Amino acid sequence: MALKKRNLSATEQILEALEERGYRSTAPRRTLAAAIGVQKRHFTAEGLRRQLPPTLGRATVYRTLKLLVEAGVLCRVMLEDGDLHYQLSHRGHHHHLLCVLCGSSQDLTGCDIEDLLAATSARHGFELSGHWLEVYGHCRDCIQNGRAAA
Amino acid sequence: MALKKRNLSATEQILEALEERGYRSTAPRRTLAAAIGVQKRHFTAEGLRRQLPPTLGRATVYRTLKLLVEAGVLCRVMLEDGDLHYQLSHRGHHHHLLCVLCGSSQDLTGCDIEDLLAATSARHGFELSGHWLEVYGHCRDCIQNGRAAA
DNA sequence: TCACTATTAGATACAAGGTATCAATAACAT
DNA sequence: ATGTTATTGATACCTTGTATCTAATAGTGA
Ligand SMILES: [Mn+2]
Ligand SMILES: [Mn+2]
Ligand SMILES: [Zn+2]
Ligand SMILES: [Zn+2]
Repeated sequence: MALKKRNLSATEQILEALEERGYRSTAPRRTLAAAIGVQKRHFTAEGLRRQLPPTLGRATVYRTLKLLVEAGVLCRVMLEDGDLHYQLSHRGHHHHLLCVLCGSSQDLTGCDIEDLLAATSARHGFELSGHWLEVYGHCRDCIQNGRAAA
Repeated sequence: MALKKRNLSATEQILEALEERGYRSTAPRRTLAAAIGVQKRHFTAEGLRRQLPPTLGRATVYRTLKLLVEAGVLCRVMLEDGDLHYQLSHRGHHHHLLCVLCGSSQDLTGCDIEDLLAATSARHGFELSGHWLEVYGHCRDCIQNGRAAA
């Protein structure tokens, strides 16, 4: 669903997602979409704000980020230190491999963790309704470049 | 490791864990240990503070909680709404099944998620160093008592 | 094109949750 | 008992938001 239309830029796709949901196209939202579309990795609300004209209200930044998460355009990424970041989401529900050395993230695929959790929960008499998972470590790049050396 | 000595009360075990690590035994810490030992479920820093004499400084509460997490006596529990709670930890690293209806939590056991994650990460060329997982749903009690009905 | 109305924006104040600083106090090893 | 060091609590401060409100504006349809 989100970001499926590969012929559109990230910025355009963000705006389209808002439009599809009946939100109005405003100058602040266009500015935000452009700023988000340009991010090369996950970012914080305040970090994003620093790249925006200071005339753009703080509340608007937070409001729009929440909107975009609800719309499935952005996903939240919890860093190991508790910092909440955002990044473009390509899928519905999924998880991340977060490199603690370079800060990169990749989506965790080919992992049937949902099934494992469902089965294990059931064994506890527990009916699963949701979960939260982040995985931290060293990415291939950092390992090869020796950044992971002790 | 933490809370293994079953002949001691939770409060005593908390104090002993601090002593073992070379921390001084102070009146504020004894008060805190007693208050924590009495908790029946996970609690927040501010919730705990409300049960404490107001003379006990706020900074002391946060400092001590951090200390106890580092000592492995407490574990952090992230609720679905982002609230950070604490609870006594009986094992090293483990995860929780959190009931979103009654707020109870049980430790997730019999789950080889660590292995699954390690294997999946490796397939991504990723060297796993840590992870964070919380599982939300309805507990057996709530299901049986019909609290889970739509 | 123009007005009408519900959304939206930005200012501002507020709040939760947590940390930095620091002088005063208390533990505890000797 | 004394001296050193860890610890405390007060205070100020910070980050990350949210509530509230008025002004502005997008989108609707006449
Ligand atoms: Mn992702
Ligand atoms: Mn636990
Ligand atoms: Zn890396
Ligand atoms: Zn329950």
